[in-house]
Amino acid sequence: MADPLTDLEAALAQMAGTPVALERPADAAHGDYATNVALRLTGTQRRPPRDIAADLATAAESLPAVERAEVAGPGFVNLFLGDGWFGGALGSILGAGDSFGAGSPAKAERVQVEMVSANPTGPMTVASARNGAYGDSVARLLTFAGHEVEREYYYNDSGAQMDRFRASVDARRRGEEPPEDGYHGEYIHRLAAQDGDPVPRMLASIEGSLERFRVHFDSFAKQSELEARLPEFLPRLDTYEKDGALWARSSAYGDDDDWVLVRSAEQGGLPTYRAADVAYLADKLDRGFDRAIYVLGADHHGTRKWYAAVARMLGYDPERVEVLLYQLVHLTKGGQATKMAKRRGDVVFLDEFMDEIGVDAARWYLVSRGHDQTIEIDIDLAAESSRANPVYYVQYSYARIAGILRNAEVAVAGSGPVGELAREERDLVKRLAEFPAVAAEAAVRRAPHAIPTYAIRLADDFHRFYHEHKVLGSESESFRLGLVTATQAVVERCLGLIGVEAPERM
RNA sequence: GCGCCCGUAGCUCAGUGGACAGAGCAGCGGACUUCUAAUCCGCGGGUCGCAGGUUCGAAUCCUGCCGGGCGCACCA
Repeated sequence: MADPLTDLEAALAQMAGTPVALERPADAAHGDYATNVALRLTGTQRRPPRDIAADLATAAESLPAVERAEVAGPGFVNLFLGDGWFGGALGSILGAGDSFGAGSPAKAERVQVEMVSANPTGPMTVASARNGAYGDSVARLLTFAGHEVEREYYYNDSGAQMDRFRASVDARRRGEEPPEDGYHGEYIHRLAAQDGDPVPRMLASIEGSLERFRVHFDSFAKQSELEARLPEFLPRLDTYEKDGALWARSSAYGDDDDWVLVRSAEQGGLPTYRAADVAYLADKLDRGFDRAIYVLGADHHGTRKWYAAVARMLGYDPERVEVLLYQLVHLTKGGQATKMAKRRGDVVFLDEFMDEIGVDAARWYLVSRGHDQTIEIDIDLAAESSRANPVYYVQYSYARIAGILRNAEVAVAGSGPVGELAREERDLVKRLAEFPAVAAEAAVRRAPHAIPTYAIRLADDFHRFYHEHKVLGSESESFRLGLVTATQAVVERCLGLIGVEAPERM
């Protein structure tokens, strides 16, 4: 079932003979919606855009939803909609219920989102948390878009870094300093106080932090197990030997270089992490995922071509492999940059961050700017400035509506409006009607930050409406109850898409 | 040197071809016997890094330059 805005676009498209995109003009004098379709058609129709626009405007006025249509500027068609359209739009939003804005793709994909995948040599850091906040929100968007999504965490349980990590814990157990190239953080002491392999314990701690951060993993993959399966996949690869090592001829498949899969005897003769990459990629796609999404920090951007090359080499469509990059988190302390070096231990851990500003503000903060934008966090200012986090502004709109609904005596009917609609009511309905397009585009572009941006605008329209109009006891009570009910549901959906809770009271 | 990303208000950032470029924070000034003032309203604030190009139209696309971040292993 289509949403109200799409329905209107479809009706206009029929008249124009081409797809029509409606947008909301910045200036209210330009109508409820406008389209530039006449400007786009001027090339193919070889007619002045204003002539085309005039024809479309005349045709549009025959639609029951359209009160009047005007040609403006170089050839825009501005549409002024009647109250009937707003009532109908709200009705269909309420009718759609939980599925309002949800996608129903022609072919639903099975998607794996692999994210975080930090080696368990220390607690979750804020830097890695951006990976989780971003990847998990993309996963939620894809689920809402109608796909079947699983989240996986991949970690190295046996490499050189892990050896150094274990050696560092062992050193502490003997009462010695960890090796120079080992791990020196305070948490090493705590691990040393307990017996056994510290790796599973560290991994459990990471998982716990991520669960608290509302990032849940369906599965975990170990590098050692995948490495062991390398012989299965080697015959499918294009390889050669050079300097005693086994190389993948990835440069012939779109990468810039060839890479070593198995080290030479002098270098130990063990497989590299790239060998595990090969096995892992084949494993993912063989497990039946239509699409394998890797969520990686910008420092790994060089591996983008590598994954595509591996897919080609293995005989898979590289379109099935997608690498999502996000820029890094830079921490500063009172303006002074600190390097995020886990080994030195001078980092901000996710748990501290959540203690400091709360899970909601933390998730909002890490996902609300574009993933191509580097995030600067001044850890001295983070707690203070978090009070101004717009997440509370959005949550407050939800809580305010919850208050209205608690006080409402009648069940929400959501009938048509009584009398003429107010500007704030129309604006709010239009904002709600935008949501399906916002959610769909955010999913396609893997850009969850569009959701907080939209949610702020929605809350803005609601707060303005709330300030100007009484819901309970008004002549339009039934209509307005429907309006705020729909608003509350969309706010909740937006928050849910980025892993933030919707509080009944604040 | 090569590659990826970024440069928009004092600060943090939206805005991937449309109308006079937006929001939050910060600053100043207003609004609570009311369904929650964590709210609302107003004011000030801009060479969209710079220069060319494409287009009826460019913050947005292309080229070059200048700044900044991150990479270029038989580490992961």
